[in-house]
Amino acid sequence: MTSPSTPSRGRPARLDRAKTVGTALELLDDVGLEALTMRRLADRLGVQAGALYRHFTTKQDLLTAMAERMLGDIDASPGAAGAAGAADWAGRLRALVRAMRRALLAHRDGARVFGGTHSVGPHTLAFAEAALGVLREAGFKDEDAARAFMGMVNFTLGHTLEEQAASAPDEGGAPGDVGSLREAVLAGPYPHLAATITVLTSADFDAHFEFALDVQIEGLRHLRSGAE
Amino acid sequence: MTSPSTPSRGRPARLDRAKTVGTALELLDDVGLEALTMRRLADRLGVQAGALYRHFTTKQDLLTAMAERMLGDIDASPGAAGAAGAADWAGRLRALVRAMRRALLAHRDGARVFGGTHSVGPHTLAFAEAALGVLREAGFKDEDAARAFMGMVNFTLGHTLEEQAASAPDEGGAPGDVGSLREAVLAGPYPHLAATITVLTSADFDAHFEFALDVQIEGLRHLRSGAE
DNA sequence: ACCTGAACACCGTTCAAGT
DNA sequence: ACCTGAACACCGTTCAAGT
Repeated sequence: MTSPSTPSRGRPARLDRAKTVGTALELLDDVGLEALTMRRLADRLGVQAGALYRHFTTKQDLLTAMAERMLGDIDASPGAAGAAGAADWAGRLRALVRAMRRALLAHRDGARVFGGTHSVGPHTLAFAEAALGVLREAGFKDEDAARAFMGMVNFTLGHTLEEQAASAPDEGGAPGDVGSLREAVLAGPYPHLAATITVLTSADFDAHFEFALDVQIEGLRHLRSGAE
Repeated sequence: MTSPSTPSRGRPARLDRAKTVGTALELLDDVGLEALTMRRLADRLGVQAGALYRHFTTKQDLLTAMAERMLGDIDASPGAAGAAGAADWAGRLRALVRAMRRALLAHRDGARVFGGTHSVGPHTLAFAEAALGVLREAGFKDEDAARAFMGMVNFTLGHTLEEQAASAPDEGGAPGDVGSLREAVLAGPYPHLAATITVLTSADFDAHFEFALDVQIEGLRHLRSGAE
């Protein structure tokens, strides 16, 4: 009665993809992407490094599964917009893009993991489907909906990459990058940089993100009204 | 008469930062970021790997110098906008952002190198200064100018990262990613993805980039007129 | 079927020693 | 002052052999 796809006979099997991906995300949060090695992951799972290759063909395959799992934090169900539930297209798109950023921020180096992979798993596809649905139902033609979606995702990736790079531990406090940038700006002929350096080096990434999100939503609104 | 900062006595010195960065960019174009190792670079320079550490404290330091050099391709001089020379703020901003994309596309994995580093060198600062100057002189207040600039850079980084990932060699033709995405989309309940999959997997990155650039410029225009 | 042990072909970085 | 030679402490991946 036991089909070959439900083995269950033999030993319990100490490893499976789901458990391995979960442990890998914990390890990522603890040590960062640079130190996430197959050997260290195997250690945590009480196994030899080679054993991982029975479940993932390469490390890249594991990273893709991790990215896919991260996107599972996004609630892409139709009703999940703002507090109300039935927001307009702009509100619903905003909610989805914010959820993507949150999903990447939820794990150390999350944006780098996401950016280095291309999952075609259900969480990734459900997110794209939801965003494209909002845009198409708002009246954007297919081509514009697709490009608006890509633009939003690419911006969110770039932003979150920079956000996580800026708040990387590196050493102790928080200087390093910010300090040497400030120094270089003030030492050279950069009046516009000097006038804005406080904002540029501010850690208020929420405000930076929301500004650019507003700009893009407003730009899309303009494009949509022009087409009607 | 020979000051300590101009040695010149002793041996010719086979290595210097400028030459090393140039060779590193050539190697990058030939083999890609994954295969750009200190040992291979040393080989090309006819030297042992350890010798590189007299000129760069770490590999990260070398990558930062490479990113800085790449941005040198951007002409950030005031007159360098469109064909005319004296375009409006939107045209000048467009020209600068396009030039940034071109600079990253000019080298294999250019976006990944740029995204993984934070140069405070003259080319990087001159580019930021030019873009911020355009925005501030257009009447954007400092905070908005800074955030608009960051938004543009983050989008361009994200876009170019995806563009270079999509056109990566990997193996032979061009399938792999696109094929399995198409398969997964058509196999599942994704009507909106199915309707847009042709655009989403299209290799017309110029069009994708220009669309998102238009959206952002239009959004900025709206924000600016609202403030006056 | 699943994992171990051990190897292969590499890495970035350091540093005494040479010239 | 600048580079070599050699090492240290790792990597991802493969694969015969065990159970």
